[in-house]
Amino acid sequence: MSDIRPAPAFGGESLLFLTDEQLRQGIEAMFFAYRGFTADPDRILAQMAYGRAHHRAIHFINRAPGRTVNNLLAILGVTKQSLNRVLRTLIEDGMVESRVGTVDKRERHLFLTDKGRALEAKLSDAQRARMRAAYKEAGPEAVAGFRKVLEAMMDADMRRAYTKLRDTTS
Amino acid sequence: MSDIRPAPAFGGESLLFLTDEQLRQGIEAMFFAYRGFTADPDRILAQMAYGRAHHRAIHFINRAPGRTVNNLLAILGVTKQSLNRVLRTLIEDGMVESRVGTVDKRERHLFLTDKGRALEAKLSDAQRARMRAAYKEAGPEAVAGFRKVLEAMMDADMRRAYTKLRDTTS
DNA sequence: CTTGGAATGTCAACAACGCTGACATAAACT
DNA sequence: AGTTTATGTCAGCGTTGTTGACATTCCAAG
Repeated sequence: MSDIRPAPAFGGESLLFLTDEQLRQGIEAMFFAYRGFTADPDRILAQMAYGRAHHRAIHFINRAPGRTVNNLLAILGVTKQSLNRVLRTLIEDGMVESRVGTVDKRERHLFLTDKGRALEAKLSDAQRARMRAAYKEAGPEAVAGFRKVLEAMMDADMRRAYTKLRDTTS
Repeated sequence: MSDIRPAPAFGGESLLFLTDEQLRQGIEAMFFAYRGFTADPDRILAQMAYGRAHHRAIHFINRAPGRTVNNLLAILGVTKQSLNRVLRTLIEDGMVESRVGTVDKRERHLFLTDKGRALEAKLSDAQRARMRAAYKEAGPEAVAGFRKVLEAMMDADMRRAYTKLRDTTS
C-alpha cells in the first residue's frame, strides 16, 4: 500500500527492488505474461472443444507415460473428479489410453496414443515457440534469473514436484 | 519433441538455454509458479464467495480510480459480459461504486469504496508477501531477469498495456 | 432537427473446469 | 471374514469464460 520508502541512499540495485511499487510491477508482469504463455495453445485447443485442463493432462502424461491417475492428480493439484471429466473425453476421443494396473488393479496407468502424441507435439511446439522467442530476446542471464524467481515463488510441495520432474530427462 | 541437439561445443551458457529441454523446464516452472502466485489471494477470496476475476477487477480499479468499464475490459482481456457479472456483485456488496460519466453519460466510472480498498489491501498484502519472499531469495539480478523474460513473453498489446501501467506511479 | 449508425453497458443462456458428496471396487489390515 | 483404506466414477453446483439480443447515449449526415 504505502509507497513511502526511506529514499535509498545506496546503489539502488540492492534495496529498491523490494519496494511495494516494484512488487506490484512484478505481480502485474506475472499476470500479463501468463496470458501470453497460454494464448497459443489456447487457440489450438479452442478449435477442438478442449481447454487448458486437457492440455495439462496431455503434457504430464507425455512427460511420464504409464503414470497413474493418482500421480497425475498430485502434480496437477486438482480433485480427481475434476480430472476425471477431462480424462474421460480424452479417452473417448482416442488421445489417451487407460490400462488397468497389473500389480494393483485399482490403479489406471495412462498413456498417450499416436493421435494424442501428435496433439501434444502441436501444443508444445506452439508454446515453445513463444518461450524460445522470449528467451532469445531476454538472453541467458535473464533466463537464469527468471527460473530462479519462479522456483522461489512455488509452494513447497509444488517445488518438490517440479524439481523432481525437472531432473527427469524422460 | 526431438531432444536431439548438436552437442554444443561452446560455453554452454550461450546456446544451451534454447534447447527443447530447457524450454520445457521453463514451461513447467511457469505452470507451478503461477499456482503459487495465486494461492494466497485465492484462499482469502474463497471465504467470501469471490473468485480470481473479482481480485483482478479490484486490483485494476484501485490502480486507476475512475477508470471506465471499457478501459478495464481492455486491460483484463475478457468480454464485457463476463466482467459485468463480476462488477455487479462487487457493486451490490458495496466494494465498488459506479458513477455515470458527466461528459459522456454512456460511460460508467469505477471507484473502490472504503470497504473495497480494505479488501484490496488484504489481497495485495498476501500476494506481495509471497512475491517479496521470492525476490529476497532469488536476489536483485535474478529479479531483473525475471521481469525481462516475462515482458518478452507478453502479447504485443498486453505489453503496451503493461508498460503504460508500469510507468504510472498512481 | 431528425435519423441512422456506432459506442457503451446490461440481461440471458451456454460451455469449461474448478468444487463437494455419494458410491463401487480392489487392496490391506486386524 | 469383516472393517478400513485407496482408487476411480457419476451427479450436481459455482465461478467465469463465451456469444446473442437489446437498451441507452452520442454523434454526424442529411
